Amino acid sequence: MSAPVLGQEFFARPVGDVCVDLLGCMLEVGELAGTIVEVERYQQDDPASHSFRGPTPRGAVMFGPPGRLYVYRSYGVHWCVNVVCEPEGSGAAVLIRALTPIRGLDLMRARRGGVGDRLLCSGPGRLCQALGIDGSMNGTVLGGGPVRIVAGAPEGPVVRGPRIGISVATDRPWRFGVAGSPHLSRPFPAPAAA
DNA sequence: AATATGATAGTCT
DNA sequence: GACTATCATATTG
Repeated sequence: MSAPVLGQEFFARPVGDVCVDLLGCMLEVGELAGTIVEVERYQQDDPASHSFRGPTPRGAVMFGPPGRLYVYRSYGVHWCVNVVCEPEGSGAAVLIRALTPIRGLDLMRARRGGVGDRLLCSGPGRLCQALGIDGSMNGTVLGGGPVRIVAGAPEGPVVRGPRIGISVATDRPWRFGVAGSPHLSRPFPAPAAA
């Protein structure tokens, strides 16, 4: 039995639900694939979100139909990929921050310049380079072509922590990951002692 | 290992 | 004109 390819109804739910459910799912781009082990959630009333100021030309895709990719350039150098969530008109998305490489390791290594396997997809910019995601994929519909997400379950407990690389709303612990994965972009804070 | 800093270009004030 | 939802490299301990 093959796991289902996630469709629009999966992503049309609240971003807080979607982001957790995406952990353990497999992102496929053509012959390449990896399991999602780290995400962050962004929504319209979040000062750190590109949708905070309304549908600007860059972030307009976030307000469109769910189940599409939102790809943007970060620090002028890297690409980062999000999955648009919630019904059309709501500016919410989940940033995919790290993957466990599953298929196409050779091509990923070639694109990443021969770094160690642990660094192939352990970061938003890194995984985009490994999978060949760039600005031309902005707005791509998931499931209707070579880019899809297949349902799955995380291999370990889900942990959460503060988001990375932002300067506002740092008190919202909206980074989620699979505990113990060697492919996280950064380790998560240890669980608070009782 | 941990920390600091430069690269590099699109987008917003 | 300033700022980034980052990464790689260089330095130090």
